[in-house]
Amino acid sequence: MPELPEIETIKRGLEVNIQEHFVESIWQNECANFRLPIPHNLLDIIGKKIISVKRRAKYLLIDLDDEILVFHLGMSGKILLQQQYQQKKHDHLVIFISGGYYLIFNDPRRFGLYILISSKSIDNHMLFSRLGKEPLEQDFTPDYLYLQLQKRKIPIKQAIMDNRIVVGVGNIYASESLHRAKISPIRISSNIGMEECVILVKNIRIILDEAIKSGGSTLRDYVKSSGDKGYFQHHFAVYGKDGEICGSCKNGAIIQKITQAGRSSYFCANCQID
DNA sequence: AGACGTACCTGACCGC
DNA sequence: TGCGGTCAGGTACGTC
Repeated sequence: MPELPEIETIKRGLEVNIQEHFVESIWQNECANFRLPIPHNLLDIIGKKIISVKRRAKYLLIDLDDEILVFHLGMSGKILLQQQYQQKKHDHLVIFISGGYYLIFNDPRRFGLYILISSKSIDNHMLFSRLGKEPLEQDFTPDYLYLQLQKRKIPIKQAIMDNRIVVGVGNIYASESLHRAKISPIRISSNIGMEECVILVKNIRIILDEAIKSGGSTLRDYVKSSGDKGYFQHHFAVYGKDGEICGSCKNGAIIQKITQAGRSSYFCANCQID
């Protein structure tokens, strides 16, 4: 489920509802193994105030002043905010928050994680220290992207999904951005020109912004809708549309599906030039 | 150092 | 209805 736009939507939904509220109690499934071990000192945050809710890459950060509760949703994770609670399969963590909210972390495949780290050490933490630029920040520039691409001989699709270069561009939005930029996913990174970097940076931003706006339309109902609407309703131009006619082409070219680095890529060989 | 393959897991879906 | 096979939006690590 979760690419950057969905994490951003969850972040905004939580911000509106639980910022300035207090952690009242916690239930934790002790048995589950995640990418990283679950924190065993989590009860320490009971009584603490939620200062703010942030996002870095696809990580959701709940700032408790001296400590930060970090979530990653992997492939199948969900964060729900509800006003009543009934246990569901694969619920791993439930935090009861003042004002009558239940913050629920549910992840069937357990590719995600949640950890507690000290605010001071977050930038040096293994999860964060090597992350590249935020795609929606000003310092994700064409110059920066060009410099990074020059160093690599991997296909451009893999490059924009590499979180050491730019974070938050997952499999869906990699295909969508390249289609919008009219660049073939199989192009070798070091062959991408500066002008194409200008177009690509612009289109990555546009695609992510649009997706956030579409997620944002359900934001008002975040508590009720559990945050999982609005995202898959989003209209994609190529993702999952192999065999269909490309909407950008004038000559009825067909969208193709190929595999790159074990992941599906969707593109139009007519308007995305090799 | 860089590129590639693989591992981690469950659930949904398809064809038989 | 059930079974086996395949695929899924992420990330890190081992190996060459």
